[in-house]
Amino acid sequence: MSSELTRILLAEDQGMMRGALALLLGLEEDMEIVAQVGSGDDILPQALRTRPDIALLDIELPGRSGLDAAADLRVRLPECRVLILTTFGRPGYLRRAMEAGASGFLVKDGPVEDLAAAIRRVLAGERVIDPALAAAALSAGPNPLTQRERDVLSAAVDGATVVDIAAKVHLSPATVRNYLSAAIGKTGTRNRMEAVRAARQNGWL
Amino acid sequence: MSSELTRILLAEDQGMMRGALALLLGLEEDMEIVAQVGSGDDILPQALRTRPDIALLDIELPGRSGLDAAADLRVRLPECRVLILTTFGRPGYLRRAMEAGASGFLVKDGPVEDLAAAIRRVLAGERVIDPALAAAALSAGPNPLTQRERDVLSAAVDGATVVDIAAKVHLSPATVRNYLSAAIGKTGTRNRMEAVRAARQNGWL
DNA sequence: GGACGCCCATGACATTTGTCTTCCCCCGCC
DNA sequence: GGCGGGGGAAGACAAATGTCATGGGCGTCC
Repeated sequence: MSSELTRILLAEDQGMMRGALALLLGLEEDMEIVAQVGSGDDILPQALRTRPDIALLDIELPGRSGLDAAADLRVRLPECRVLILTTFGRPGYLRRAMEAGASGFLVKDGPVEDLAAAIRRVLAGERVIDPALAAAALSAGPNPLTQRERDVLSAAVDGATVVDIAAKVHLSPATVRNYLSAAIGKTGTRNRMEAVRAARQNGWL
Repeated sequence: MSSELTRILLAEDQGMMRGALALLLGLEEDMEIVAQVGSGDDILPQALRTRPDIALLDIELPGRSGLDAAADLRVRLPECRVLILTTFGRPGYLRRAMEAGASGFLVKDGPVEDLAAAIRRVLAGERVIDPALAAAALSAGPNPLTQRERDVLSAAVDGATVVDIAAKVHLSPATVRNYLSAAIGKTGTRNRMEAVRAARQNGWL
C-alpha cells in the first residue's frame, strides 16, 4: 500500500544525473519518486502539490538555489525533511544548509549506496553530515563578508570592470573599489580574482 | 554467453554519478560494465586489461583528461570505440573529441535513456553528436590561441599575478603580458578574466 | 632565398586596480 | 543634545595591468 512508501522529491538540474538517481531510488522497495524538477523555482510548487516526505535538493540550480528552497520548505511544508545533495562540499554551504533547516548534507563524490542509506537515516530522525566536512565548516568560521561586499564580489565574477560592477549594483565606482578592497583584505588575498575564488571556495557567495 | 554482451569501461570522477550510471547500464540486457575508473590516469591501463568494446569517458577528470585518454585509446586499443560524456557542451571540446577519434559526444543534460541508445548507435558504427552542438562547433571556428597563449591563460586562472605566471611558465614577465594581451585581443575581451572565461566557454583551454 | 608565423624579450605609455585617509549623512542610543 | 557606527563617496598615490612598437631567433612553406 502506498502509505508505506517514502515519498521523494528530487531536484537536480543535470538531466542524466536526475534520471539516473530517480531510476535508482525507484528500485528501492520502500521508496517512491513523486516529483522530479530541474529548476529551483519548481521545488516549492511541486512539493506543495505532491507532499513528499523528503526533498533531495541540489544547491546550484537554475532559478532559486537549493538552499533558498530549503528555507521555503521549512516554512511552507515543515513536515518535509530536506537532504542537500551537492557537488561541492563547501563549508559555507553546509552552514547555510543547517541554518535553512536541512536534515542532511551529502556530497556527490561518495558511492551511490550512501544515498539510500542517508535517506533512511534522515527519515529516522538522524542528521546526516560528513564528519570531515563538519569539521571544516567549524574551523572555517562564519562568513566574514558583509552583504554589500558579497554583492560587489558576486558582480565581479568573470571579469567585470569596476564601472560595470558599479552600474550593476547601483553604486559609485569609488565605493565599489572600497568594497573590493575590503573583501580582498578579509579573504586574505591579493586581488579580486583571488578574492572571488576564495569566497566561492568557502561558499560565501 | 558473455561474448554477446557489450563490454563497457566507465570513466567518471563523481562517485555518485559513476555508480548510478554503472548500475543503470548493468540493468540493460546486452551490456556489461567491465571497468569503472575515477581518474584519467587509470583509463588506459584498465582498458588494456579488460578490453572493453566501448569506453564512456568524462572529459574533466583528475589526472589525464578524457580527451587525452581518447587519443591514447585510439592508438593502443583501436577496436575500442569512444563515447565522450560530458557536462559541458563546449565547441572546442567537441572538436578535440572528434580529432581524438571519438565516435560520439553526449552531454549530461539529456535524459538517461539517451545514453544506452547512444551506446547502441555507436556500436552499430554510427557517429552520435548533438546536431545543435555540431552547428555551434562549426560556427565557432577553430581554436585561435597558440600553445603559449593557452599556457599563459591557463596559468592565469584564479588570480595569479603576472610574475606568478611568468614563474610558472618560465617566461619573462614582459613576455607574459604580451601573450595575455594577444589572448585578450583574439578572444575579443577586455581583460584576462574575461579572456579566461571566454576561452573556457569555448573549450580552448 | 624570401615571406610568414610563432616564440621570446624590452621599453614606453596610458589605464586600471588596490590602498588609505578623509568626509558627509543618517540612524540608533545614552 | 552628544556620540558612535555604518553606508556611501572622493581624492591621492603606488602598483599592477593592458597596449604598442621594435627587435632578434627559428622553423616551414612557396
